[in-house]
Amino acid sequence: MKYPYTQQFRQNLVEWFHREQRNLPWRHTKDPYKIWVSEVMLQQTRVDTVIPYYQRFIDKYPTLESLAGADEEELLKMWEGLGYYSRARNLQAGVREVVEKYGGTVPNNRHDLQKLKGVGPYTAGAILSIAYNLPEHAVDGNVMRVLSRVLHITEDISLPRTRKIFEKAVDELIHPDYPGDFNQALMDLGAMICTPVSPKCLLCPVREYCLGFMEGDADQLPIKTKKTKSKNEYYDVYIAVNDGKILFERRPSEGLLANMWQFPMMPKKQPSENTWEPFELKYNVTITKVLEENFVEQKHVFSHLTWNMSCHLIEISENGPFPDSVQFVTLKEMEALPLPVPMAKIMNILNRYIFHSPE
DNA sequence: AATGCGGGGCA
DNA sequence: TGCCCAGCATT
Repeated sequence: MKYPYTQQFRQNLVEWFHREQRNLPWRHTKDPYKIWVSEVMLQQTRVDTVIPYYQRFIDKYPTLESLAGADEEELLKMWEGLGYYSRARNLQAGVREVVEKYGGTVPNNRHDLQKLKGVGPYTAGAILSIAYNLPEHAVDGNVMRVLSRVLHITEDISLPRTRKIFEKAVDELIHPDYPGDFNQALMDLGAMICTPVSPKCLLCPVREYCLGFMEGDADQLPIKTKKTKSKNEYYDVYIAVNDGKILFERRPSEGLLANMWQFPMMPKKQPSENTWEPFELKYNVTITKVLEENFVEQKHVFSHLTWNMSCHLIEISENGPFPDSVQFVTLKEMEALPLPVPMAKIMNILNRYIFHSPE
């Protein structure tokens, strides 16, 4: 059966949005570049988290060209703490492509946009509808939740193919006069009213057009089956000092936390495994003094794995050349390097209890 | 289709 | 603790 409330739904939704929309920094511009930046930052990331990052990022890289010319390590530093760091590199690659191939003008069609690095179906639709006011779908988890309830769609949203059902639904529902506002209204509704748990149906502006509310099972939707499995990993982390400098290494250019910096880490199969000698061999150093053995056990949870880190403060001497990507840095130099959060946590502990201790 | 990829907020 | 969040690239 065809959804019978298309006209009322889109009109009430957009009117509600015009009254109640959130005041967000990227809503004061129609610059496709800035919309693009905001949408990439918002991938799998909460609005409140993104806001300060977006402000600083646009201050530093106000134009497409300025980002295209940015130093990659500096760029990663701007992204530090935001997560999914390949987004930053892909964004810059995409921006460079726009400068070279499109003369600095962000494409205004889905075909060209989706060929840009880091731009998928959602981000392309968001840019097209918000910056260019084109009637294009922008389906993310938020939209799937809202529309699964409004249209009572019971397909499993953890299956990739299900997204197409929602794209088709948006194609029919989208407000032809206010496509950008319509898409953003779905987001705001999902964030403020149609929340994952305890949706506030009694405050909802489109309650009377919501099939899920009529059925009384809106809060049971969407259907999502896939579970996340996580595994434990164990490491010894060595804060190795020599003459006021600290041994540091850059992670590989691909994979987890690519190109970010860290204290040397030795993986362990078992928490009890001893890695002191393998550490000396791998880094070409000799441990001359153990200052604090296991001064903290630091745990860090990623979405797909957990790091369990035993941290040791030691003094070392250098025997031969370091492996590539390993070097001594001063505390000052370290501040300019992009650190993943687990390393920043350890750094904070060091600053509070070791380096700045009154003794 | 399945998996890898961060980090924080929340019940 | 487990789930969720303005997803995308890779295989």
